[in-house]
Amino acid sequence: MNAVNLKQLAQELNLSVSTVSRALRDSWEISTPTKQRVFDLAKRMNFQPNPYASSLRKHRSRTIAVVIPEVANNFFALAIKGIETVAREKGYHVLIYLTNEEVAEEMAVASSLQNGRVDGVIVSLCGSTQDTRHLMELQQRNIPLVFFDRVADNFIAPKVTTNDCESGYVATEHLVQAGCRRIAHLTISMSLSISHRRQEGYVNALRRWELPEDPGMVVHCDGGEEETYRMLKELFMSDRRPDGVFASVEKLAVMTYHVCRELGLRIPEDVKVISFSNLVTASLLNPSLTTIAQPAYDMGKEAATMLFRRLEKKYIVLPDDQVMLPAKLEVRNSTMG
Amino acid sequence: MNAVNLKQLAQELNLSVSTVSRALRDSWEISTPTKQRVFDLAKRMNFQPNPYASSLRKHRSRTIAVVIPEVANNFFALAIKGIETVAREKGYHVLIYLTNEEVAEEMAVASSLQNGRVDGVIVSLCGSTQDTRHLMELQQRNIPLVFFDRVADNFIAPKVTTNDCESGYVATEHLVQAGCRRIAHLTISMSLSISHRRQEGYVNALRRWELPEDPGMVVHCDGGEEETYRMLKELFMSDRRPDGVFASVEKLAVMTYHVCRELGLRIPEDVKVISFSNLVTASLLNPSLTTIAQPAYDMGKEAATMLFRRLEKKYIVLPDDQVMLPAKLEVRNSTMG
DNA sequence: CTGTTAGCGCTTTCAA
DNA sequence: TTGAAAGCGCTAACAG
Repeated sequence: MNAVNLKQLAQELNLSVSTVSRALRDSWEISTPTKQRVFDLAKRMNFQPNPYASSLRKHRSRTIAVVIPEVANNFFALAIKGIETVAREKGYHVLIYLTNEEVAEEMAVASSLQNGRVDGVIVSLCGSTQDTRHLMELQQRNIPLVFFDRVADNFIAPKVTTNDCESGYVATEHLVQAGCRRIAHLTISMSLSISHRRQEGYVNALRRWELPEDPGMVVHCDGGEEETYRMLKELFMSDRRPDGVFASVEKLAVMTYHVCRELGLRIPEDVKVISFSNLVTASLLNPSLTTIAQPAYDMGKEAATMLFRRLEKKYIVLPDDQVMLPAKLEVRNSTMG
Repeated sequence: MNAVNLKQLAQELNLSVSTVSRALRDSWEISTPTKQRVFDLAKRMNFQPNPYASSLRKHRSRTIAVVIPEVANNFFALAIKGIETVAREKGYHVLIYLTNEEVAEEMAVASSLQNGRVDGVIVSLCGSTQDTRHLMELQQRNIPLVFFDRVADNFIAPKVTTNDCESGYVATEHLVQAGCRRIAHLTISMSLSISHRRQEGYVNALRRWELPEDPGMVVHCDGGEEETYRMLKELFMSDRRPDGVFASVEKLAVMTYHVCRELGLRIPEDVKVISFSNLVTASLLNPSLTTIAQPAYDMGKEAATMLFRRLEKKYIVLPDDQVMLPAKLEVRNSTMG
């Protein structure tokens, strides 16, 4: 019913509160028999220390925050799973905040975390974030920050990313080798560094294969859904219709499918599509979708591990410690390979 | 840098701590000019009250826990989104715990929540949970519980579900009307009430359409992946191969695809598949997958709303308050309809 | 309207 | 090896 506390245990055992406290933390200053008595009673009474009292006293909450743009997206969902796994191992709790791709919400969250509610934060920026002062303030309050995937370039903090540029190259080259000559690149917000790097890879591949770089083939889909839809339709109805599409994120691949179907274009016969994605199901269900799978789960684990290293100060970590985990090309359709 | 606290504000303003505290909570006992002075300084010094001090004092954390089997699953991801949305509106924080479908982890989580870390809990059981004593203990400690989707039948608590039985009926009937005569039903753990209800709907439909009820056509896929795979393969290689499959969860639909492809069976020509699912992408990418879409986001919102009602005691809610939100049949392939 | 005071439950000096 | 006491930062009686 009502929670048991140290005082009750102490009274029951004719000990002082401090002794009980120390015994429970297995302090060397307490005799073995006393410890045993305390352990036993604590277990019997199902004692659970009040985390808030402890946090208040120790200025440490054993809680971290994960701030991501969305969760109904396999990449972030898997990342959370990785983070949660590591956190549980380390005895930490995980607060989750969704920014819904809105800078305003990202700022509100950051501001609400300035008061010591969490010991550290793992962030993936929302597409529209330009200014990261709200996150810098967290660091200034001694709350370590770790970025993953959508990192802030000019921000000194540990970062976990995938080899976006290289993967963009591989993806594009894959389309080239499958016979595509007019390859479009669909990206999300260009304020994200990952978008730049993926596009860089795309351009590099075009150059390597001596294909023309048509600026009209790079579509920045940072507007709303309808806007994007409109742009894609326009692209596919133009006389320079692409025969290959490299989508920077899964949603854009799906929309491409939509548009193509509507226009009577067959995939992969008329248009080949490749996309960054973690939606295993999608590629299973439709063999024509080749994907660049990011190691989302491992990225989450890595981000959490880096954060906990800093929290537990076991190692001295350079402030700009960076980890890059490779994405994997997953070809499911032999006609493309 | 270092957090500002009430005391500092009070000193700066030549007021007592309690006055400042009251002013900040906009108490009617404080004069307007004083309030203004306090507000101004608080804003200027970027004061953020320490949540743990407040929680300790008020025995209220403005934090809830969400305990779910997994997150890399569109249903749960969307539900989280719904929960988080409502929580933010109400000024609550959301802790997330994944049980990975393991009762042991579910129990560990429940036990770790007994100490007042959270004001309430939203749960979806893991497949293997039979005994729910660990959750009852939470209730006994006055921590309100709300179930969603995978609810515990004989547990008095608010529950948010979909119309599983009806949807199971509709799904099966849909296959019948598409010409299927040997309809298999694939379920997950039969200790979940949703499984029972979906199966009930399936059976009802078979009876209504006077199709034989072959127990061999109901496959309980509660083992590991390989085991399930084996069972499905067996099912499709037998002489009574199904021409329709009603999968209780998406993963089983995906595995069916796998197996069929391996055996050279075409979908939907040889085997029609329908499944409970929230993976919009999947159905978009493959028009032959008809889905029963659960209103995951709304279920999350509803669960959170019910929880907050109880936390804020605005209404008197019956302890067994139940909400059922309808799932929607999403047909994407006209050849099936 | 404002101040004083007594805790919330725990950790941690400092003393014994 | 144990206990007494102070205090983390905030809230809420109770007094004025």
